[in-house]
Amino acid sequence: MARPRSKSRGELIGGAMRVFWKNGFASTSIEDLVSATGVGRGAIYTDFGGKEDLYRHSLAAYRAKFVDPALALLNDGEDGLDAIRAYFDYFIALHKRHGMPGPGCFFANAMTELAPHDASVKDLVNQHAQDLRVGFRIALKRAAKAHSAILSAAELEELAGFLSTASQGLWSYGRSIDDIAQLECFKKALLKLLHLRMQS
Amino acid sequence: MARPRSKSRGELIGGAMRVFWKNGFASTSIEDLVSATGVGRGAIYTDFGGKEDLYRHSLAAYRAKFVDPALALLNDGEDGLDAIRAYFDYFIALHKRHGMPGPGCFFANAMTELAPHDASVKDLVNQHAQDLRVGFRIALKRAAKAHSAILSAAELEELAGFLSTASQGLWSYGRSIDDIAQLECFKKALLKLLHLRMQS
DNA sequence: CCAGTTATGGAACAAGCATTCCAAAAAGCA
DNA sequence: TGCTTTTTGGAATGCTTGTTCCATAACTGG
Repeated sequence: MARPRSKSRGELIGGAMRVFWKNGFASTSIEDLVSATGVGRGAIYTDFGGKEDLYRHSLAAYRAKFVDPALALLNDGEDGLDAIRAYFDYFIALHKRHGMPGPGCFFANAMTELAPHDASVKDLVNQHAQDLRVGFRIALKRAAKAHSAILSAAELEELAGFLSTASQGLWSYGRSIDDIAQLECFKKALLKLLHLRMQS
Repeated sequence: MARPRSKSRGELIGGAMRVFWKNGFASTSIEDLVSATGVGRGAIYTDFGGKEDLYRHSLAAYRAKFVDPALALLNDGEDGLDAIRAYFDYFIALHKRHGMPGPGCFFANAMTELAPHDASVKDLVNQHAQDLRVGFRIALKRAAKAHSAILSAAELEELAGFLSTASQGLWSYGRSIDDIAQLECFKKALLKLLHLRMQS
């Protein structure tokens, strides 16, 4: 053994993730990755299969670092509507920290840029969409219980899919607007509608 | 006068629009545009300022050809909820014709790819979002009247913004899924919620 | 302190890119 | 038919890209 890495594999992925997330795949050059991570050009090819492979690892890292905590919020607390509110607050806070226009959701970005042309990215993106759908379904179920509302399994699934898709639109939207209040407005409108559904 | 164009300026923009819409800006090369439109390499630089300028013209052409008819649907009919349903049916039919995964919405794609880095694209995208918001607001107002529901101006605006953002999520989603039924499912869930709001 | 091993990062490479240029072709006009 | 005007599309340009290579540097085990 000799010459340990100056930057660990995790640091490389983490740095790459931030650049890919913000700028997308095609607009990010190897040079951008090198200067953003401080890692050597060679490491991208000795540790990974190249640019595409690093991108896929970045998506996985994003899920672990940002999505999983958000999904955990959906499972927390007694009233599912509060959990859903917490989920949106989590990502809105992320955008507030970053400054607007924000980075959006890495998966939503991949959905528009790469999923139509890269099968493995498409699978990762659809897996994320399903994870989100499951999270919302569980939260909605708790919400129905807390508000004594009657929701069939089919209605639950339908509503969960709706929430998953609509929230992707919110994060896309966050990439082009300057005012974070519009994100809050979306959250408010959505929760009003859900509250109404739970009371009917 | 001599040598009329083999392809008109409109044909050039129309062909370019389809390629940019499907593949995005960075992944579309001049060669792709040339082979897709059948137009000469030079025409892109004599008739337009280059690739970026042609992209902006493509966005405008997309609005004229696909968005304006959809916005007209939002203004049509007595019950605004039917108009909103017609709007979604219009774009779902577009995806059905194209085959899944679909092309999504050109503006939604531009929102994630270019808006954060190109100010003029950002303006075009935000203008589109506002057009959509206005369209939904007008439809919602008619819906409230038809269902004798009471909605304040603020609530109307809030709901219109929500619809505009959520629908962008739907078209993004259309780029990564194989089953068109999920688009229908979203529409169904959304209209159920709106119907509920109009009855309260 | 030396030998062995492995990461390093600048140079090199071929391919692809957007853009420019221009000789030739094609059409209108007289 | 000839002259002018304008488009045309291939060649050329200079730059950037993703990827490979390798002499060097740096660390470890003995």
